[in-house]
Amino acid sequence: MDEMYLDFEQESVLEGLYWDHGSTDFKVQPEGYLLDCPSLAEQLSPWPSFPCQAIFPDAQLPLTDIDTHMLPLEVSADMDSSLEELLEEECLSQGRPSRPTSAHQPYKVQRQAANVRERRRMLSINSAFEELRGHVPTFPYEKHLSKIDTLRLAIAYIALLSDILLSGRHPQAYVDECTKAGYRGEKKAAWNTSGKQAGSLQHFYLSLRQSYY
DNA sequence: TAGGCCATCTGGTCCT
DNA sequence: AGGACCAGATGGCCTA
Repeated sequence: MDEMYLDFEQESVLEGLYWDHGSTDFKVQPEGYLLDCPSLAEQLSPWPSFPCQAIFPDAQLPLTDIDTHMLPLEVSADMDSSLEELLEEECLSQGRPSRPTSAHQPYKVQRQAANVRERRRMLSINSAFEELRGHVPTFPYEKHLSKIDTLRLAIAYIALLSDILLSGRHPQAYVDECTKAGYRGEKKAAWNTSGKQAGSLQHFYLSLRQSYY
């Protein structure tokens, strides 16, 4: 699953967006275009997703079809022009100053670049969550941990490990004893993971035990 | 069908 | 000035 991630550290992603000073059209090179394509986003995420409210709402292209679907870009550029006008009108009608722009970075371009950075940032957060999931013991049959469940379980796991260290006992013996007696840790960690899966303390301990065998 | 989860967009704020 | 970070809004997908 991890192999599906692309390297978003490459600056070329952002360089895909540029402003063509020779015309009034906003240009997007294929690399930049991909980032507004929901199909690519699905490939970046290991889990099923999600809408795309991006600049190209009609762009539902699989990765391999990009080269043969460049025409919609021109249409989208026209649509962006309308959007730009609407945004300006909105500012004027509400008595607000126009959205910030600079000579070389129109608002639209700035906004799209910021969206790309934000997506990249969220991808890095998600990859960190994936890494964290790999360190939290769960049963194989348990379904994919949500982000909140991952955090809660990680807190509980750390609390348990801390208790084991403080006990000075062999981890396996400590876990076995807790499994029999029921855990009464002092850390008051949040064991309940949305009350759905992986929330059972018993399961957690059994899971933990599995890691020792 | 309601609720949970998630990705994305967006504007504001802070930092470099 | 531009990027990072954050939180709110929105809409799609899935499940009970």
